[in-house]
Amino acid sequence: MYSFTEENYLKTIYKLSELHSKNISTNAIAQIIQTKAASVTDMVKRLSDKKLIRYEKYKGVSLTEKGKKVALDTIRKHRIWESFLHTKLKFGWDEVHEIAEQLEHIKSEVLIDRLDEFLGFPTRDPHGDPIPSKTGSIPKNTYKILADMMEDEQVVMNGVLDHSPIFLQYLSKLKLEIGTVLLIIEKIEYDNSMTVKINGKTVQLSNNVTQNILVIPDARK
Amino acid sequence: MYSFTEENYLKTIYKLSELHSKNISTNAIAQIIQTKAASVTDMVKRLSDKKLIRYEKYKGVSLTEKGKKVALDTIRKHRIWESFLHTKLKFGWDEVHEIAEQLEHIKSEVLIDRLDEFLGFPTRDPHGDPIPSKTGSIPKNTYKILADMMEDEQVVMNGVLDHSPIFLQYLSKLKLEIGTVLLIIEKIEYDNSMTVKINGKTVQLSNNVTQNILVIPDARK
DNA sequence: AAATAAATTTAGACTAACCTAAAAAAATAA
DNA sequence: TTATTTTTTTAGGTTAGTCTAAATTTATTT
Ligand SMILES: [Mn+2]
Ligand SMILES: [Mn+2]
Ligand SMILES: [Mn+2]
Ligand SMILES: [Mn+2]
Repeated sequence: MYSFTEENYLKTIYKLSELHSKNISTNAIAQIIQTKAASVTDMVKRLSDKKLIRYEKYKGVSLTEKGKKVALDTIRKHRIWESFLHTKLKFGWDEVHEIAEQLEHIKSEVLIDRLDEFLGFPTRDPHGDPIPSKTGSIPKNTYKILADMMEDEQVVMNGVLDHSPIFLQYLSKLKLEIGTVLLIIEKIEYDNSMTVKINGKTVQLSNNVTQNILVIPDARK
Repeated sequence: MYSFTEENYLKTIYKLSELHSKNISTNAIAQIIQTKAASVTDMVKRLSDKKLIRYEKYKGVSLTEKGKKVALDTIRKHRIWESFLHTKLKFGWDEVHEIAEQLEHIKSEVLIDRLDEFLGFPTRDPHGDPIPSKTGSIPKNTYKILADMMEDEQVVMNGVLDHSPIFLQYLSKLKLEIGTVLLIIEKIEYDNSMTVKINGKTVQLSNNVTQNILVIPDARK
């Protein structure tokens, strides 16, 4: 139906829309797709012809319902494949994304449904991101950013904002993963770093790190 | 490394080489790839430039060692994915090929190794075809064609020559699958059809069918 | 051996997706 | 409100892979 490239553009526009709410600029897309602005202009014209996005010269783009469906479908596939790679093939959460970038473009509706069933209908991928349903509904994240939590609060890690392998590997080294319980010991005003306790061990997290960790208050506390 | 299309050409040339032993003709490739002879000529020039095949104008092509390695690697991936789809996701043997045609082009060496391990290192795919090893070695099939067997012989089905869904579905309907034991009751000279017993049930198989079934003599007999 | 048919290659075009360089529009600063 | 900078678009090319139609080579008949 849609090409590898088209799906990547739509997915990118969807993800940018989640953050910005405004129309998405040519440059923003170019940066993520790792291409030139001129190429993006080319492509958005074609996507617009196919009624997948709305495009007005110099005004950026937004997804139509049709385009949003394709984007969510691609994200669904991506996250289900990531779950498969992680839970069945034992890939680390820092390794799954790159392979899933390829697998998400396999064309077969029944395949992804069977895989979903094989995995027991997971609701979140290895990074804590929600998996869109077949019909394209996706739970809104109500997570908080670790940096915004108060001293003495106990929280559970539930996701990350930065998905880069280097960041994920760093978290693994600290034994910080989805489900890990954190107790906030101290917030250092000077550099906005944070002292937290993880499994009884005290570690210092820079602001850069705490800004990229999503948490929920710990129910057990 | 190599494109989707390049891998498909190499795989096709490999499979034709298995049958013909001679150089492979432009037309033969065109027919399988479902493209025009002119396009094949174009492509074989490029594959030749990359030292993946030997090509002489009007004389057909043959694989170099380098090309053979790529072909076998692609076939390995195809058959491992087919095994996964069949044994884990419960797809029928008539359904796996089409999806594997896409999955075989996923680029990741570690992925296919992990999948292989996850499946317990299968040696044959759902159609009875041998899975090439990582190093590209592949057992030579010593199977016989059912049509060539004698009356009163008992054999075990071990593969098919025709992989089309319609043929595979017909075999499934007859409860004929890999491992099924067949007793040859009678060979009809008139139309070369065959009366066989499958699980105690007597069925009539046309020459068209028996020419496409691979068997080995039953050890139990 | 010449004539005819079939297979293969060449020539010239097309599309998707990309590029660079230049032009035009929008945003920002003076 | 000009002037300058940044963003976006246009113009013109490139590459992989495809096509049709015509030319050429090889194979098969007569
Ligand atoms: Mn990912
Ligand atoms: Mn993810
Ligand atoms: Mn197959
Ligand atoms: Mn097979």
